[in-house]
Amino acid sequence: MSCETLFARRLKERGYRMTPQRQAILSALHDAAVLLTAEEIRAKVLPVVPSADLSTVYRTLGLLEELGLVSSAHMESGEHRYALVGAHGPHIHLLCRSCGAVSTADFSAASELAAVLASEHGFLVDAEGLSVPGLCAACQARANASR
Amino acid sequence: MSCETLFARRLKERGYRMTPQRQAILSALHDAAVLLTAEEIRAKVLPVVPSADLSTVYRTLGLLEELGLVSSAHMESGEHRYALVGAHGPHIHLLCRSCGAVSTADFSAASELAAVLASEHGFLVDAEGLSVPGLCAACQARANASR
DNA sequence: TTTGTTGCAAAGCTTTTGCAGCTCA
DNA sequence: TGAGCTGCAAAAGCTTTGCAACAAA
Repeated sequence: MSCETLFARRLKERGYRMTPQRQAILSALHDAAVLLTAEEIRAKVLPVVPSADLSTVYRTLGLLEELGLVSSAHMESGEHRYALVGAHGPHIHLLCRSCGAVSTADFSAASELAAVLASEHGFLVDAEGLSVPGLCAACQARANASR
Repeated sequence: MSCETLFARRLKERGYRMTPQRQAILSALHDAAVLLTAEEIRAKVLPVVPSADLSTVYRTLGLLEELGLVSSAHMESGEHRYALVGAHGPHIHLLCRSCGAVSTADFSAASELAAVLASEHGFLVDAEGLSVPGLCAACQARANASR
């Protein structure tokens, strides 16, 4: 099932409506290879719905999160980035503190972490919320080269 | 060596100065069992330095981060929380999305995650920046009880 | 038609910055 | 004494909210 269909169905179940704005936002998220900020999403939506407002983007993102369709990552810089969930299975986000790039890794990489935290701290890790700060391969190479 | 002494030495090495405000901020962080927001730090500093301004707190936190003495966690809500590093060794932060509580766990819990990300993605994880979202034991119990 | 949704504008928050006076070393 | 620090006030971002008009079902 496509994301649009799934979204439309979940909306309907709750008495919400599908609109061109929501379709465009969903589509922008679906096409993105990386996590997007609200502003970036608006930029992708504008060609489709020229009047689209940032507040609509935020409201839709909130709705999508509530429906469990998007996850958000909170960067060091304080900005928030959003990505669709589900389509690609649970994953974690790798945030490069140097270049700001966001990549993803399979959640299984964190399975031992989750197990340790559960057994030692009774803490239940959110599969879809984990963001790991660090340095990406490219920035490490750059740092070494300039040394 | 106490945190104050270490801080004073690092400041001096860089040509910075120790002030009552900085001592009070460091002391507030040192006494705290959990991570604090800038506003919370200011509240703890006010009795000691009544004129202390939030901007001073932010500037000092920035300095402390630069010197590697504090780490910050960025919460779901967008607020930033700070804690001293070093005294307790590298650790990761566990953020409860329900009650907002922040606890810490030894960094070794994430060592396998770091190893996997390094070997499979060439990604170098920041030891002191990892924040794990999820549900704390108390909130899980509460959720089960009300079910 | 009804009720949810949108765009606009304004407000809210946390964090940052400019500056003149103050103070630590 | 002088470079660094502080408090104050204003600015800057990002995000949220109120409201009247609009549109999906």
